[in-house]
Amino acid sequence: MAPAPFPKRFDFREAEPRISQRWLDDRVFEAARAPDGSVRDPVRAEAEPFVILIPPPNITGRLHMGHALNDTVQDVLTRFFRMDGRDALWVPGTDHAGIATQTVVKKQLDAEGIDYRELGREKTIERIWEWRNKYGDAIIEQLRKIGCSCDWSRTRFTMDDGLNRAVRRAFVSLYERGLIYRGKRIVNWCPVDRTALSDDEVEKEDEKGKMYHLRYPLESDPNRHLVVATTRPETMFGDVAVAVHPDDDRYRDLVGKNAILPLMNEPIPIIADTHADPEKGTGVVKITPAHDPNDFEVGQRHDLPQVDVMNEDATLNDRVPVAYRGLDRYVARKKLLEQLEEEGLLEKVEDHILAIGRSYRSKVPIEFRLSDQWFVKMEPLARQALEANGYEETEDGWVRKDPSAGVAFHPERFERVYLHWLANIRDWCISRQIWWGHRIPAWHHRETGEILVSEEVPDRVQQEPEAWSQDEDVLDTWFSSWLWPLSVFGWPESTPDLERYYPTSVLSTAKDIIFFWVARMNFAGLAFSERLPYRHVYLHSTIADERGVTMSKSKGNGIDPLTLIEGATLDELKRPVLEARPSNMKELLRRIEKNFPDGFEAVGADAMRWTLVYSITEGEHVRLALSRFLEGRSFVTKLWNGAGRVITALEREPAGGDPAPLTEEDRWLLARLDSTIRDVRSGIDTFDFGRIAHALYPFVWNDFCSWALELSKPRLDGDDDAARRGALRALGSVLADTLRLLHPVVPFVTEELWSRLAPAMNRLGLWLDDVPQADLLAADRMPKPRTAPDPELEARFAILQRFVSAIRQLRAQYRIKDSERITVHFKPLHPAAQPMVEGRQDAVKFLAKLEGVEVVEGRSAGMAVQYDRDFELYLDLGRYIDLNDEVARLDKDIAKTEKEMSAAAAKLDNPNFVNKAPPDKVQQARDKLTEVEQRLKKLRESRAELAEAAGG
RNA sequence: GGGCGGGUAGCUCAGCUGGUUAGAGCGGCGGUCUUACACACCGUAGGUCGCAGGUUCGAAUCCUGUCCUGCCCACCA
Repeated sequence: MAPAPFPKRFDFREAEPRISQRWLDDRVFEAARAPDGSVRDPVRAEAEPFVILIPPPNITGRLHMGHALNDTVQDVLTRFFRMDGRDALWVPGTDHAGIATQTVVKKQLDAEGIDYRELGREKTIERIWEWRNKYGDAIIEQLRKIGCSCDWSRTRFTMDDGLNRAVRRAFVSLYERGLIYRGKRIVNWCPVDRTALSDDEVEKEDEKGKMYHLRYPLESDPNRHLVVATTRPETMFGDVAVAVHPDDDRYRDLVGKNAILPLMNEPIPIIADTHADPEKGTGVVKITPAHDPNDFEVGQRHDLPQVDVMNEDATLNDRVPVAYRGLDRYVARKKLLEQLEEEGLLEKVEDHILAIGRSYRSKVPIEFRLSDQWFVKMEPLARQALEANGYEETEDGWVRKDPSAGVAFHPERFERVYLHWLANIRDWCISRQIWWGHRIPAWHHRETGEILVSEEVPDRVQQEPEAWSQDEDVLDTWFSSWLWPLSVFGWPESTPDLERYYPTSVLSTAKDIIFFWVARMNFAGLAFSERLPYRHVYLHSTIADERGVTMSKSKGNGIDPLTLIEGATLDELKRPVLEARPSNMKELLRRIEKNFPDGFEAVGADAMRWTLVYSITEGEHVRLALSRFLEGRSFVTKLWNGAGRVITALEREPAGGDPAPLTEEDRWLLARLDSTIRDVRSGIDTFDFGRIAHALYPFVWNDFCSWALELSKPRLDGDDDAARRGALRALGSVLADTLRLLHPVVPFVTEELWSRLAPAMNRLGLWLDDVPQADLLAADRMPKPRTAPDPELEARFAILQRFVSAIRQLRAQYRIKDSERITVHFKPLHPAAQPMVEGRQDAVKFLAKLEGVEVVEGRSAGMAVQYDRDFELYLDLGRYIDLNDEVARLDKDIAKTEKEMSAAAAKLDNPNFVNKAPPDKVQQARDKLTEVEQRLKKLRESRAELAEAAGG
């Protein structure tokens, strides 16, 4: 039966879904043990587990490049270790994303004309669940599309029953240990979402603003006044004091007296506190404990009242003069300033750069607001984490005594970032005033205010339901995320999964999440399991565009992974820019129109993954442009074609007959493969993913395709059955290992090629070593180096490569077309030169398009020369070109060699070098000089001779 | 204010435990429809390694200072 034709290109659109389905059908991504502990794969069930948990993407999210990068990295690791025999498990899941999700559904309700507050808590939550059940798995689908090898049977959601249970257990446990408390504190308040935010949810950026200098008259002498500087004049209604520095002589006599709060006409004390900085502003600062975290502390120290002047939505409340009530904070500010101006109490206004905190979600400036919130006391948890990572507290702070202990960060430098945060930790506000999330398991007595905290509804509440009400707040989303490594495996139950797969192996994530999530997971691991949740943390760089600007939705400069997989029209390419409306919108649009006037043709998941991995460096950014993905596509195509050449040869080879032994070039290819295997393994071990791709690329493109494949063509196309089978055995086996090495990065195309390569190799029985252990490449093994490195073999082969290159250079130099077969004369200098060239005459003739090679003692007059360390090459140029051209070329060559020689000589002229450098380096330099001198001499001789021949 | 990353060919980056002539990919240029691949093949040009000092026989690589750039942290009223 004739084999099926080999397609010209990899049809990823057709193949990707088909292959995905095949992986699912064969359940290759499932761990060796099922969650109930039963064994699915007896061999792997005894192997060491390799476990990764996905950082659960938000259910509201769509896959962006950051996910694509992170999930590709995780897939590379998971697939690699699965193939390397480990019991690999990658647990997928999603995050309920409290505020984000509620906002999405709120918008939906708004569109329907429904006010969610009127709809009520229960109905709103129902609507959110409906939304989540309909759209919440979209991102999971996208993960499948890019080839992620997650164990989908273990998919989790942070609001699942089990995870909810874990959250309640964690809360109660910490509460009982005194690590959760409730208190009135200044929190970051988002007036749009009307909820508290943790410090980490606030983005601070310098913005242009104003500094207002306000006059506060003295009670004792209303004609005199103190000038306070503020950027938030509208909070003055909540002022309860003004403070000066205790050592500030300008104001010393006023301390203890009163100032009059303008507009309110209330006396407020003038106090001395070190918070007031004499260098800043006027040295006098207004104290507003309910609206500023520092003032709050000053207030505590001086036992001052806290006057909250705002409502939840940042409008002014009834504590302010009637005219201001209900006004938005910024409207009130304007009005207030006008009034102060009129009353002569506004001394001056200056431009001022200030850091404004904005909600990471609504982007609106946060308000500092005094309210009752729940907090986790972080210091004891941080201390535990520091100790677990080998730190001890000394007089100089925390010092790492055992660098191998605890979690290893990659790149290493993030260890210090982590340390710094832990050593300066602040308490974590965990309550949020929204509905979508894990409700706080606390009940308040309506009259006494007593608080009961319990995993389930407490008996006393059940007995007297009217007397109690459950806390209205829900927990910060991260309060469920930090339990992820435990909760996905069923904690607090003691489950087989927890026993076998916890702690996990590697956590891979973006570095901006190190505080939000990584550190807190460590805390939770130690607090609830007494173990850290993973051994390694890999932090990938952030994705930036071609200009080095971080990709983000709001900047409109992102690349949608689906564009790469499905393609995009010009309009589709422009859409994110038009939606974001950034300030450089026109420029971005112009760039797109110029580069992709006809849209962007899909390149497929493999090309995307390849480009991502190839682009990874340890730097701050991974810079990507859409065009970079075309390079990935080229690589996939190259692999496809090179593999296709071997596969088609295998498929038309009749079965039976022994292969010839390995040739020198076969052994060279195997040596190059070994070296690539070492690089890939080392890249995995050191989390240097870029290195993996950078090792594979030249191996596939140069070593395999350009040299091995080309060299073997005479054997492949010849009539010598044994030689042909020998070549097929070597090429087929190396290709198989190459596909294995590539598979973690480009799973689809390798799986597709495997499906034709493996059966053909099996049929012919040409495997160099063991037959594959699986039908699917994804379940096969990862190769190990076969032999020790052999530098001499590589050196011998390099002579052959240089020999061919030398002829190609001559051809290019003199425009001798490939169709003109030439005969070269060859004088070997290195003992291996002659056998290398003569041993594969056919191949060399094919590569260099030669008529023949003649070994000679020396050159004849009038012949062009290529000098190499290990051979000389002569060509009777007169037959092909004007000799004057060759003289000119030699002049250039001589100049270059002269430079080389003087550099080498200068080194040896330096007595310091000769005396102080290690002897082997000196000898090396001497050998080098001798070699260059001889080469130069010959160049000069042949130049003189040729010049004569040309002239005569 | 403190800390971190980066500044090497037109672009994106390797190299940086100091030692032959600083590399790759893309792009450029010239050539080739050579029977796997024009998403290819062959050849080729292009760099005072941010700047200034220092250590050394020898510095892209180590040290000091400095400039540019990106990021993180911190109580800038």
